[in-house]
Amino acid sequence: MNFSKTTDYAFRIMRLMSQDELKLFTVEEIYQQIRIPYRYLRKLMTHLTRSDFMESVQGKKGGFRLSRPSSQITLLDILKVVDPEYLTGRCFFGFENCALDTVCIMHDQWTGVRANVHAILANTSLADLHVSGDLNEHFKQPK
Amino acid sequence: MNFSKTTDYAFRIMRLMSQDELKLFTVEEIYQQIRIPYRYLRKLMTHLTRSDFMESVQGKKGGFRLSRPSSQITLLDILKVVDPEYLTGRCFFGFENCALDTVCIMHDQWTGVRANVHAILANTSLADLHVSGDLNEHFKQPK
DNA sequence: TGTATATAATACTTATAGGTATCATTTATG
DNA sequence: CATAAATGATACCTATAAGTATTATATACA
Repeated sequence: MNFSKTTDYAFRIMRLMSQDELKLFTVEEIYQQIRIPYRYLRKLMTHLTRSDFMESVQGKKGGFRLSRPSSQITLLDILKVVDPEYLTGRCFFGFENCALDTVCIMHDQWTGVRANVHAILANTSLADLHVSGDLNEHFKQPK
Repeated sequence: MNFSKTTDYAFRIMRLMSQDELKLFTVEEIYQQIRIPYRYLRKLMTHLTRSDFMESVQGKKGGFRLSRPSSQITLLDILKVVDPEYLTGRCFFGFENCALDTVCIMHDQWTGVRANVHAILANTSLADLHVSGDLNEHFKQPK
């Protein structure tokens, strides 16, 4: 149900970077904002570079930046890079033949849940995550 | 999104046992029907006994049986025993303070998904899994 | 052109879920 | 009461996600 730690990390990194979508971020800067274990963060950043939404600049004055506007990067794009198996259509009971020739009794309900999650992720861009403009723009007020 | 292997195993075991809800099953019998690794199955069976819906009888002629009617055992009951963390209300981004004083922008949508999953699991009893009476009673016909 | 500062690559370590092996305990029955 | 047939407990092994360490490479600029 919950995402992997790495997926949470990736969402938080991307959300931060989308606050200033043209800026070149160093790992150090990101680390200051999001306290992900430093060396793991570095590895994750280079991993995210193997996507079509993040690019890196090497050498002194180098860093990472988004390769397209944050409105054109969805949470689904990110998930696909860090945990491509997450939405894989496994049978509710793990039956091998469920989706093939017969369909288990939970199939439709479970497919519905998965479609719902898929839609939420596909329809939420990084730009959608901060609609107001304040410092804690990803937060709404307490209930 | 998907359940752990162990959860899938548990669902399949319980579904099988609910086909004959008074019968005492040996591990060997269950193994013949569901090809879960034998020794792991044994460990899982004794683990399931630490619930209020499964009991064991030791010694020769021993085995496992349900401790109440299958209509009174839900998938949620089973999940709580094998993966109690699955539905834990973690923040979408993994923010520590999300649910406490402020609420992240994905909070409501994610809570909705979780509530949906919770409802499906809580409203599906083992009896619901086989409404028809044939051998493959957990299967519907091909689409 | 040397050095400082950045990312890239790779290998190693740790924590945990899944899986295996062995021995102990319980109980029906000849 | 000995034995066979079942579960119970415990320790160990393995695969993978998470995290750490080290070395290589690229580049700005004094």
